[in-house]
Amino acid sequence: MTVTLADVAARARVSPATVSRVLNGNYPVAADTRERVLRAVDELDYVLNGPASSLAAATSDLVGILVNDIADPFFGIMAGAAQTEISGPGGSARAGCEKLAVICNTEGSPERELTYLTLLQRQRAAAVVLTGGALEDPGHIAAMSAKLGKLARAGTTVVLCGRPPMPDGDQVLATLAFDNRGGARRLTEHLLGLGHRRIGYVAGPPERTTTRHRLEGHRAALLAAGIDEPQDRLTVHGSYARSSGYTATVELLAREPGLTAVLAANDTVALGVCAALREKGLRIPEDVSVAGFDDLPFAVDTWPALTTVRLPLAEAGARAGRLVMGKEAAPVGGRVGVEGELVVRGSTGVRR
Amino acid sequence: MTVTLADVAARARVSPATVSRVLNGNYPVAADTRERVLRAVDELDYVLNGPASSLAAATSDLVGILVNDIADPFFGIMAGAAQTEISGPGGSARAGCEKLAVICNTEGSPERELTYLTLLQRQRAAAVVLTGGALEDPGHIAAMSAKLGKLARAGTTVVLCGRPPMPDGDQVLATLAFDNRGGARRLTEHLLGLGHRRIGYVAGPPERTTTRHRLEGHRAALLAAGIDEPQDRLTVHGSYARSSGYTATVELLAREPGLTAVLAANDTVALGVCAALREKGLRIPEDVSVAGFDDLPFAVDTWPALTTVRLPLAEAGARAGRLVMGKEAAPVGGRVGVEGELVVRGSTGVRR
DNA sequence: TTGAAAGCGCTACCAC
DNA sequence: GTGGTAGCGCTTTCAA
Repeated sequence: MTVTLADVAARARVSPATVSRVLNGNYPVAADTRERVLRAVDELDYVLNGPASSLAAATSDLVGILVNDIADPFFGIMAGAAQTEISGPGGSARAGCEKLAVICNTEGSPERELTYLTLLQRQRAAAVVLTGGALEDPGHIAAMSAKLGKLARAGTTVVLCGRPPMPDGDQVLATLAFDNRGGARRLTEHLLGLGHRRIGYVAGPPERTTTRHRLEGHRAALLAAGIDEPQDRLTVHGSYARSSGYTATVELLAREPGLTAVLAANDTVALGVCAALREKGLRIPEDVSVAGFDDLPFAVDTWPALTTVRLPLAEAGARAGRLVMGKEAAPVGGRVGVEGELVVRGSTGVRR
Repeated sequence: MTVTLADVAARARVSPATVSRVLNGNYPVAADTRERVLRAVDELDYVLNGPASSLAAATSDLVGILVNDIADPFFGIMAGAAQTEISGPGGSARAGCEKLAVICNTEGSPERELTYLTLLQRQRAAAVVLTGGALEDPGHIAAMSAKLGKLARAGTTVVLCGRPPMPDGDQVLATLAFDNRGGARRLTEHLLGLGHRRIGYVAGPPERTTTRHRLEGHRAALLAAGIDEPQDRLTVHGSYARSSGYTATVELLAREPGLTAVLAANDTVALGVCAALREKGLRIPEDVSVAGFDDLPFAVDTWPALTTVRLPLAEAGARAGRLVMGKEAAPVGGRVGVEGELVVRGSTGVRR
């Protein structure tokens, strides 16, 4: 029923081996022979059997990109950039050397993260890219470390993108980490510089690395400015979702009606903050300054007054893709910091 | 080096066939035998070889979800919902029956769309879900039709989600289509009902089905209201991006300074419209009403004055996933309309 | 209920 | 440069 390599060989009057060589293009073949084979492929409308090929070669062209939440453009931008770089410019279908870059949505669930890695391991994936903040649970870290080690030993390239390094990172080819601490610190310093003293902080889920790092940066800035009131009072944790920003802001205003600024752990959350403030009749930035993280495109157009750290999401994704493809050399030690740029928009004054 | 099924068999003192049966769970095996096998699997930390399995069984557990732009939450929401439904609730790694649902980002390129389908065909994918508007180029439609036909004949389930039916759709299991015409019509009627007569329209790329359908709905409403000025004058085409909404609005205001409302082909574009209007010193909705499509979450919190059609993205995605998994019956004839709901927010007045 | 063995379609090694 | 061919690791009859 389906056309096999042997059929092509028969039609082109060559051996299966030759057809394989032509298709993989990694072996010298006479020009006219190649021509004949290619014609036979076309005429028979032959499509390589991936599983058979992977089985024989003990590798596949699958590359998995894991993200925490694909509905969030933070991940969409990174994953899209990585995928573009990996799939190549034109998506040249013929050469046989193209990879199938594919996005896997873990929904932030540790089990699903491991499950996807197992599934990719099953498929003998060529590479795996892990993006975004990691869970800090010791058990999960150990499991991940073990799993990534197995993958690496089985020949799968592992790249971390916008994600902190693994505790014992030698199973990882390279890590592209964002400077979450520094970004949060600069953001807070900016608000302090404007004269703000009562700054609320909407943090992410407690168990994620990004949450902790950003919060640390925030507190470091506060401490340096001599603000030493009980740290927890103006910090509220929530998920990385709009609704969380909304709820947290209501809570913060209840705790401290004299709030003059709110810092959100990411842009999506910042929009929820804005919504809550607007509903309370407070104006941005006249009454309350809001600062986000990420610099997502929709936030840019929407709230010109929102100060953010512009994380180079697309660039990080593209670099991850290039690392996977070997187009970019892995750094010595495997770790690269990817700093964000502080973006100040509009005038963010202090309520008098 | 790597553990194989034979190793497991040896350790469990059974034949490879029995191990296979235990792992696939679709065959009667004595309880204690199964127990022994499972223990051996655990002890040896065995991971099934996907390619070998796929080769022997002539199918794989790969499901591809194609999207036009993964950085756009429109697709992120649909794809995420589909993936969740397909990967199952807990992502039960053991059962062996779980699918690997992966997202492929075509970037709206017809070549990449076909390339991805070929790659998935190579992998003998169990199913393919195509999402979002399709290209109307006859050549591409023919190529897609042929490709999908081959996939279907090779046993791959094909589901269309938020995408119009194929011209000759019998290669497709089911189509979940949005009512783009009706939605645009209702949106326009709403603005007309408020008294607007000079309504700008920011359309998507000319060659996409969603663009044409939404535009048709818009014009039908205008026509019904007796507005018959040259249709092109207040319509500007662009990509489905914010920047496009911005540019188009500047252009529209130049053509017709007396504009009182703008309808955007999707929410992302609508945000660009808002940005341009704000920059021009026009207030929303006092001066100009803006209407979008999609009802993306970030637009909800951001512009409470934005009127949109709430497309059931997550629901459509989830249903597509269920269709793939056979948890939901495919409709007779394969086509299902998924209607949007008109959402009116804030007061959208008319400039006097 | 279990085992033996014949492939699945391709790659890669070894001859020629 | 090209052909022959032995596996790759699993599934699935067919027998027992």
